[in-house]
Amino acid sequence: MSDRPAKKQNTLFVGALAKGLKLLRAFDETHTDLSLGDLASRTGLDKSAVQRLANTLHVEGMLVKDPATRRYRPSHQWLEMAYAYYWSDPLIGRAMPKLIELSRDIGETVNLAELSGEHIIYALRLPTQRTHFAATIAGRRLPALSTSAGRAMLATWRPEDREAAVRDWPIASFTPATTRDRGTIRDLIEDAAVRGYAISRSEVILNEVGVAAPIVAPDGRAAAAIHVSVSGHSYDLDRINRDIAPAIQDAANTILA
Amino acid sequence: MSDRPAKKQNTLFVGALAKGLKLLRAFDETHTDLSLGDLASRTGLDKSAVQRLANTLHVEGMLVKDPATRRYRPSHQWLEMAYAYYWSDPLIGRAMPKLIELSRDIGETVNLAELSGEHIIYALRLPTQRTHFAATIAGRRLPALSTSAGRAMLATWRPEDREAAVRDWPIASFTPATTRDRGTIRDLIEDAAVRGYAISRSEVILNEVGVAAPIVAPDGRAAAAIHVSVSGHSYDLDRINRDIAPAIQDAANTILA
DNA sequence: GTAGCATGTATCATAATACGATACTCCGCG
DNA sequence: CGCGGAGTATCGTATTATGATACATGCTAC
Repeated sequence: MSDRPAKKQNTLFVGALAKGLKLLRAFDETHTDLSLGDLASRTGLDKSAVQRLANTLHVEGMLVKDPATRRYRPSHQWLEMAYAYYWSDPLIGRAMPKLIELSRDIGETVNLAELSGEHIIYALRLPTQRTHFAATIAGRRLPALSTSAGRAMLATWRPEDREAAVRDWPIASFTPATTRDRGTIRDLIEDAAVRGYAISRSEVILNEVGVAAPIVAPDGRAAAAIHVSVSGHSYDLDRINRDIAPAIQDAANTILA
Repeated sequence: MSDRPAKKQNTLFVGALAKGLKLLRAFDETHTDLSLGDLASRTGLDKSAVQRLANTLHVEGMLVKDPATRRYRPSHQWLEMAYAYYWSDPLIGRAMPKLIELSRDIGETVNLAELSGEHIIYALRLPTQRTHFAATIAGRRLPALSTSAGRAMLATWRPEDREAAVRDWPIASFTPATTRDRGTIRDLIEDAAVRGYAISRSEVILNEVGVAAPIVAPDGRAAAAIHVSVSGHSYDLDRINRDIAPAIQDAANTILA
């Protein structure tokens, strides 16, 4: 080390663990089995560090290594982590029976969405035959502003908090029809504040309509929502307002009651 | 260090990462929010190591820390890990439409179980209103020998491999009715080999009947199964054999076809 | 009301670890 | 057949993670 004073160590931070977690985050919906080289380029870590970290994750059962191709994949422990999450989140136990009931009543895809920073994450998903694969599995994370569930939650926030979110939070484009204008998003959230539920069209999947009602906490603010996805071919606005939205709101309103 | 030769370092193993993973595994269905002391006692690690590791997991977003109680809980990243797992496992995408169809056809709880070492893990679960909470969420792991899904898979193995599993693998007791005799388990697996599906009664939940059909790989050996759970009050053996088992087998047989 | 204990936080000297560099092996492709 | 890429293995050493320990806070028991 040069005679320049050494950078002070952060003794509460374990760098090797953080690097290991970075390796885990290299896996996602489009990176499903990765070589050491893939991991090195996706994490920016040195290849011998990646070798050590990947080997350790493998030995600890977190990654599976294909002996023929030497590529790594997530192991079943990743599912066990979701299992532990489900037990740790009180909302899950409360919401599950209501989602199941709603799914049976309306016969459409029903999800529990939770706020996760500036995104929403689908914690529970009850799919139907119509459901696109990506929309059947739990754990998907999407920008809150770009989803009906996120907008339904924000609709319950104080106007200044809502405004800050509309101004600052990320938006994303999934289809040519995805709303990109923050003014339009603001209007949709205001509309949801009036109606008590949010409606989105073709935001994430073309011709899919999302309807979401907030699960309002005792403080008046929602950090979760029930979201239902229907086909725009089968439902016009009248039908949604009449047949779908009331059922979602009833279900959402009973969860924390 | 004493003058005794130092133990040779395993330079391919990162101890700090392994310790961090050990902290993650401290969370399960009965340990849902943990203090530093809880983590120390559950992992056997020194309290200052636990402090550093927990802080790092928190900073990296893997754990949420309640500011009032200072206790830690799993974060949404745990759900994202399941999401990444689902994309990485080709069976999930193939099985999901079949499970949804089967769930609609028979109106009962339908699951995809996969072999995980000497256990099975429920990768996908499509619950109904009747389903006990623990049976609605993915990621639960159970001894293979103690479940109909595990027995259905083993039934497709070569006799000597099957015999070794019956002899050596763990069994567990969940209800007073849980089968504890390995001879009986062997007979049930043989029966499944003949029928093409396995039936279990009250193994994990009293009066719940499990029916499972193996998803047989091209090599003739199954590492996954479709499992359906029905009430023993509503289904006797005749009804299961007639109405339930054929539908499960048909679904299982089309997944890898 | 006070003392003691448990829990959490913060710090530090140092031993051990994790690091990057590098060499070697193997395999596939031109 | 040679070269390059990917993976594996090794090593000297700088950096990190360690356990010990001190301190703060809050709660409980006497």
